Amino acid sequence: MEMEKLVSLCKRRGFLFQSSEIYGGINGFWDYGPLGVELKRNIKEAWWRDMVTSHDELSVVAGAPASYEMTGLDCTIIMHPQVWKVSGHYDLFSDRMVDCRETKGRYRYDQLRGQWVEAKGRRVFVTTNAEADDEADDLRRRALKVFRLRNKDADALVWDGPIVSLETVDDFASVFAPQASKVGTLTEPREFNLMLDCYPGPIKDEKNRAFLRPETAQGIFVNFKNVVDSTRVRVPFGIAQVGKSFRNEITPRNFTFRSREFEQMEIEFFCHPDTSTAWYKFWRDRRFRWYQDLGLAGERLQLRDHDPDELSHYSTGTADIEYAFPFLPEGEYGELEGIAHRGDFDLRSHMEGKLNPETNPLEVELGENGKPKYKGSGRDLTYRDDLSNERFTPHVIEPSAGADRATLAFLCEAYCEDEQPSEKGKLETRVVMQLHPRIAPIKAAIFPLVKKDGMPEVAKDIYRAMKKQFPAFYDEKGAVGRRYRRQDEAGTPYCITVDGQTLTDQTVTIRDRDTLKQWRVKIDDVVDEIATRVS
RNA sequence: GCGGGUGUAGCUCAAUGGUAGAGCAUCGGCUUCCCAAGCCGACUACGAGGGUUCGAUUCCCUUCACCCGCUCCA
Repeated sequence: MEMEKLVSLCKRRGFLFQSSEIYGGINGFWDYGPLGVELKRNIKEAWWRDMVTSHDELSVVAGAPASYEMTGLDCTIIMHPQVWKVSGHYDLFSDRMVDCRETKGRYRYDQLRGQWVEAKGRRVFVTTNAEADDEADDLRRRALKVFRLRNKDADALVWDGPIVSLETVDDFASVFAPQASKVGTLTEPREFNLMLDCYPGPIKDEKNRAFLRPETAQGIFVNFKNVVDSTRVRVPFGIAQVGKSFRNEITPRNFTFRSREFEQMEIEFFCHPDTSTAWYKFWRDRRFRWYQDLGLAGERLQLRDHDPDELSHYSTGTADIEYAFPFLPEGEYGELEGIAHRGDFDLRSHMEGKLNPETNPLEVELGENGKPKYKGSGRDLTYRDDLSNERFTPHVIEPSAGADRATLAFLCEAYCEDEQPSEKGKLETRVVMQLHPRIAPIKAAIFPLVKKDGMPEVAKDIYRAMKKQFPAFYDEKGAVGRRYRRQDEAGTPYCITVDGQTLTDQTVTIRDRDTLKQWRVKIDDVVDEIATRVS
């Protein structure tokens, strides 16, 4: 399936529009049209219902280590700026970058390393992006190259000082960039603000600087104590939240896949450290199955466990649920959801101050004055088990899903072209969105076969009855074949048609979107029949 | 952010330094008893800003957006 066809259909039928389109659009922002908003709402509601409201906390769910509770939360997009300093987003999201004018390479200013070297009366800062154990060798090779020296003349190189970060260098004209052929090709460092900032309050002042959240998760952590104190929930339990998040993606691209404003569906699941690995596995498998159950059943969906060396030491597992989007190269997958075992990193950070993820055991990252670089809340976020009297900091399993990415994956999966005979028996291409009935924007369409003989009146009565229970669509215009095809593109799973026979025996036909098969049911039963099939 | 490409009707595309066309879709009418049918009619476009020119959708500059490659992707 070519992506262009889906993009075109999304616009034509009202699933997705470019934001601010009449003004030329704005990069990284997308709007959901009349069909799209229903689709996305259905996905979010299915998630909320399946994960939260219909969860049975009295029983042990299949595959779960124990029974557990689920609850929800809806917190603000703008929070205290300290939240993001402690969470690590502030540091991670305000990288400074340098670009190489020659090789077009881009490097993290703090991560590019090098060493001063002098030869032939010139002093150059030679850089490398080689792995740590290869660093010294690469620097030597690069130094020989920049001074046009042979291997045997390596003694002519006079190294000055240790290998240090590019951050220590002021004189960019003397920097020899990786893979470059000459000196001085790097730009001055530029700041990349990966969090969108804002200035709440009437005066735009640095004191008032705050951020639009880059994830919903932190709102759950900072409310952990409130939820425990107000709801009588007991560990293990999960807090779910759906909401908008914002990231200044450097390259928004691939339709809605990488947007700057997007919606997340996140759960933070709190459990005892001893059981966290079992809970991690439960959530990983449960979330994977959720996508399968809603129609991403094929090989384009995969569950990928991160390699142990990809993991932070405090995490015992992270898995991505990925989909082979058609805009990606063959064999590549895009992330729909990440399920991460986060240990006690987040709750402890919000108590003690930002932890340094590189330390083992985890320690608070200190600033130059020996105090925490970013101070925590100082609040006690530990949990006391009423029954065992044990006090501990819960470990966290985080299933974090992208609502827009899920929506896009369901759209991609649903797009289908087949061949169906026309009125004259000739095969014609049909475009059909084979959305799972549960997420389809319109559940059923109702047509009078022709606009006369009292058929519209009967059809309208059925339409009114249906619309009280689920989204339905009435259409009496033009040829019935055309009306069917329109609903196929909208992904409507069922069409109900009132015909001549209806007027004599009170039955109507139901037409199945995917098979085109039709069968007759009594008018009195048709609403229940559809309701059963779409829930 | 860099390099390349593309912006014309709701969609897919055409033509042109001087009145911008088509197919499909949409709307109205007639016809029509099951899969985009037929006939008649209607609506709708040169991404934005500036320049050159008597005149610019066309040439030039800038900008915005989209696509491809690089980069980035906590």
